Amino acid sequence: MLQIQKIRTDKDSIIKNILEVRKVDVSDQINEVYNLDLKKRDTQKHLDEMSANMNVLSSQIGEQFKKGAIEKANILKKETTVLKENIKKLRKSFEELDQSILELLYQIPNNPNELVPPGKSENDNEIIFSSSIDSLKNDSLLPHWELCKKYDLIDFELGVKVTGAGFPIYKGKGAILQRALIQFFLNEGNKIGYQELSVPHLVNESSGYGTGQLPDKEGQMYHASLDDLYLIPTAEVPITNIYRDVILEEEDLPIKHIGYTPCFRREAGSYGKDVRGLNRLHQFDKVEIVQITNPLESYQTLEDMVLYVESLIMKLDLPYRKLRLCGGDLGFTSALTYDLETYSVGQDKWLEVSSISNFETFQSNRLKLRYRDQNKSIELAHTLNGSALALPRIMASLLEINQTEGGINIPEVLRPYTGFDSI
RNA sequence: GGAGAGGUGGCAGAGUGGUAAUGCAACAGCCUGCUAAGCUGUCAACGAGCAAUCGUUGCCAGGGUUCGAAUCCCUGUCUCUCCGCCA
Repeated sequence: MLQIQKIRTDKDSIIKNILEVRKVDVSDQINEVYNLDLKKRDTQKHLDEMSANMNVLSSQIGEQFKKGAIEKANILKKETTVLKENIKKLRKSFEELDQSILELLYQIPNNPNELVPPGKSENDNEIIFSSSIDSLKNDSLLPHWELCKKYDLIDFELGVKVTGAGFPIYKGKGAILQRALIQFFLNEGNKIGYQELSVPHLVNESSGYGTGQLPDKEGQMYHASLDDLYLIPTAEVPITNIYRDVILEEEDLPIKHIGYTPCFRREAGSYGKDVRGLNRLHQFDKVEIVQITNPLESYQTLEDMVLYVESLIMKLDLPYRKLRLCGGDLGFTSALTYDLETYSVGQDKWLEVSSISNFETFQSNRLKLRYRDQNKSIELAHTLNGSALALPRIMASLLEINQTEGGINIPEVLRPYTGFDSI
């Protein structure tokens, strides 16, 4: 959620930037917020004055009662009745204004960073780097779902029986390879100072609001209605919400966490070849990295995080490309996002395996995640996160590119974790 | 699932109707041969002001009673203890 202070000072440039970059016109919402805010502050001024009066009267009444001057006290009491009524009314309209502003703010997306290329769709994303894939193309290579069947690594039909489409069952070496990847990703993160967390897979409603899944995207989350808990769509939700309503000390920053969790997504509206095999699942595993930083450092941190995730892909020896998302493809809460996509040789297709974003203060404003700087003043921190990495599509790319007549070779770095060299 | 107790500042902890004691910790300033001690101050949100500062709100949340609520009433929620169940 955007900061109201910024809307007070820069509303026109925010409107202009969101329109140019995201191609979305938010002028109505922002102007309304601006006007409601003026009204709200005016209301508060009156309300405060009246309340101050009321406090004075109340304590006078108390004094009179103590003295035993009941007559005088009763006269004062009468004075309060009108005042009380007015305070009640004014408080109500103050709260209504406050609520309206909040609801509008929830609907306004983050203001994109200047690096974000303007654009409407994924076609406008900026390709920053791409491995050369021409020499890899080969029609005789199998897509991963056929490899999974051939070597009995992942059983999609069995998952349908037990749960439904999009809940595959990993078997034997398939399950071991998956576990090896998780272990590898966690260990690499630990090496460069990310503290590992093992977090709940269900979260409460407040956490859903904190990271922005609620109120808009509840359709994307599974909901355990009996206990009113949500299955997490990403580890970002429980990890970031640890810091909801927290004031950190500046020297605590940056905070770096890494966590593995399954992720649950309803993916309502997806269909066709996009959902074939491991391309899109309702439940999948992911290792997530999260950082909370000083605002001055967040963009350097974003670059570091992207480089780190790239290094993981390189260690696995997978062809990949790096994109800077354009305004139209940029997530609602993000100010700047890089996507990393590995190449699926069996499908001749790029698969998104990581999305790394700087949210600036958009999340922390909602979370009330702040820090005390050297002048003791309290400021919003910046939050960032990224996948490092999402498992199924990595698995898909990995199986496809390492297939040979005699089997599937396991990348060198994973062998200590799998205990076998090939499938 | 049943029964009971409870939720107050960074922590501990008092406060049953008159506007949040006290202790500990941390930080800042003062004092000071040194050290220790001592003294003073230090919460958050919002608003007004160039500023010093001032006002309002906040004792789990939401409602109610009252001139006035941490305190009384209602609803919700969370935690703890015992019992039951259980990896």
